[in-house]
Amino acid sequence: MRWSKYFLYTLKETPKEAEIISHIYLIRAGFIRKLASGIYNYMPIFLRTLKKLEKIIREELDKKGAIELLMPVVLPAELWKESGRWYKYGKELWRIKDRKDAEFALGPTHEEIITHIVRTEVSSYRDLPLNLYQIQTKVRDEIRPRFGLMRAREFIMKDGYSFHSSWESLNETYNDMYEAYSNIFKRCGLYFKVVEADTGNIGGSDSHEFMVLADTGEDKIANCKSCDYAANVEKAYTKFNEVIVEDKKPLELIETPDKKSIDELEEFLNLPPEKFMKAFLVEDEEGILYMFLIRGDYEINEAKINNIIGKPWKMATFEALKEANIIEGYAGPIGANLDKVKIFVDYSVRTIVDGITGANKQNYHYKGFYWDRDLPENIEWVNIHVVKPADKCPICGGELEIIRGIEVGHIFKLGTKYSESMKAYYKDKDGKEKPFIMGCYGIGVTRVIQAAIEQNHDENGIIWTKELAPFLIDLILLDLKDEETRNFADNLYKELTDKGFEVIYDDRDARAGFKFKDADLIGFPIHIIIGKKNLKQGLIEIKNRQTQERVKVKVEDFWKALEDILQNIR
RNA sequence: CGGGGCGUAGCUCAGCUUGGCUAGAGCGCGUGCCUUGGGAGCACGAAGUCGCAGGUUCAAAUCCUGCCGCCCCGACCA
Repeated sequence: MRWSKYFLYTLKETPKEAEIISHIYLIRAGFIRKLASGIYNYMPIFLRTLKKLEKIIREELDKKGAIELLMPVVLPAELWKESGRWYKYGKELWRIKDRKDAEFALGPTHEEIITHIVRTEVSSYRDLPLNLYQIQTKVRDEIRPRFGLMRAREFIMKDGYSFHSSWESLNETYNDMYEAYSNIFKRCGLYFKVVEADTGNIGGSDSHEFMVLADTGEDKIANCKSCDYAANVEKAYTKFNEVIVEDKKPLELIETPDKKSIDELEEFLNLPPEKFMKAFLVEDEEGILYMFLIRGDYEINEAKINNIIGKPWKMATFEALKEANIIEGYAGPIGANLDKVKIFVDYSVRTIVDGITGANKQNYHYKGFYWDRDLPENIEWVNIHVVKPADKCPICGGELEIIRGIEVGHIFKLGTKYSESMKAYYKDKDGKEKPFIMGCYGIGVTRVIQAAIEQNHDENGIIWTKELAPFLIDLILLDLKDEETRNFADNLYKELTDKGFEVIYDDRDARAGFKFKDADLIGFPIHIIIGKKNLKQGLIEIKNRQTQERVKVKVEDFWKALEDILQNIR
């Protein structure tokens, strides 16, 4: 491709819409242009990289026997009502109406559609397992689009779904996908980590996320410094060694006038937060009241609260608390009307001895709280804390650290959640109708591209790997008015292209520095520089963008030198 | 949706506090000269409903009201 005839415009200045480096470079290097909040034009050079990534994805999935298809973006509401997600998905589901006022959604994900397809086509266990996928534009009316392609309202996703007649079969495919995803991200030159994940509103049991490690990542990961354990903080928990003492002090009512928060109490009683048990009170849409108890120094993990309650909830109302005999600011399990509130206790509470908790009496707390003596009978132990740095790993007891990551892939074992709600059955060997056991697998395709930039760049621009680079080689012609030099470069361009190299030929009428800056900014892996001065001495210059090394080679040694560099770049 | 900020040429921004002259600069774009190995220089030129609507005023980019759009921080997710 001759640059002078191509559609590619770079920017010298940083556009103000961009904050993080990968977003800035995507815009400056001419890959994307914003059309509306979270909605982008993919420019020609972006499309090249996108197609390369899609090729990698297809190759790795095809190896595992997955089959590609393509579903619509405009989806009838009917199917979403069947699964119940029409009501549960919330405002992210972009709803539209047609001219007859019939309801549709723009597809944010396609569990319902694929389930519908498979239930109408497949009726025997003999056709299972099945692993179907598509690479397609997804639409989600995100609360807050952010960071360019990182969280866009329209983006490209690879979504795959598998159907099985047994959990063993699902596990096999799940592991296949785990492997395929690992291979894909490796080929993209990404440094990533696979972490245990919460399943969110997709639902299901097991789930892993593929996280590209980056400080600008939106996700927090609890990572064990000693073993392989790594989990999204939404899912992560730490292990507490329970403490039981024989010599217990009596439970004692103490006056704590106007001291409601843990901070105030800490100061007032001069005790560390670990001595307190705090209560978090919510009620669900049916008005059922829940009390969550946790040690004073821990935060409550709302994702886990969602999982426990399983339906929408809000902070408890004054009326509900009153009915359960709970006093706001002085709340605790002791003295509450246990018929009116469900109590869940975090394992961190098992470390509290001689602790402080609310007395359900205005201006009073209890002192001398011991979990094994003072908690009511019918409580449930749960992990609802947000892990902190230096907490213990639940597997090996080593130290946890909190790191940041960009979620580029997510795999789930769905089980029968969709097949049951949508009556998707097959006939098993025994002649009985059974719901399909399902898995689902996603890759944020456009997000992967930005994550690759976030992880591979320097102060001059992007550093692409061979596999994702929009062009492998930037052939830079200087002195284009010198006929001899220009002819040489023209011929070299033809030769390189004939040999199958992807080359952009910078034949623009611009100064050297200008072209070098563009080459670095866009980040083509190899720059071949043809200039009059060097050529007169029979020399060609080759620059490796990844190492920043430049070499001058004799014209006759050129192909060998190019080969060497190709061997040595990622 | 809550909190913070922004909206003036294709891009980055100044001007607004304290209303008043023909609305400016740099980059980019066009023409010419000059230059030619790290985003050169000079000259000339084109390019603006000052986000939109209303109001106050002799007079509004500037003050007031409403709306729209965009970015950042929180809850959702590939």
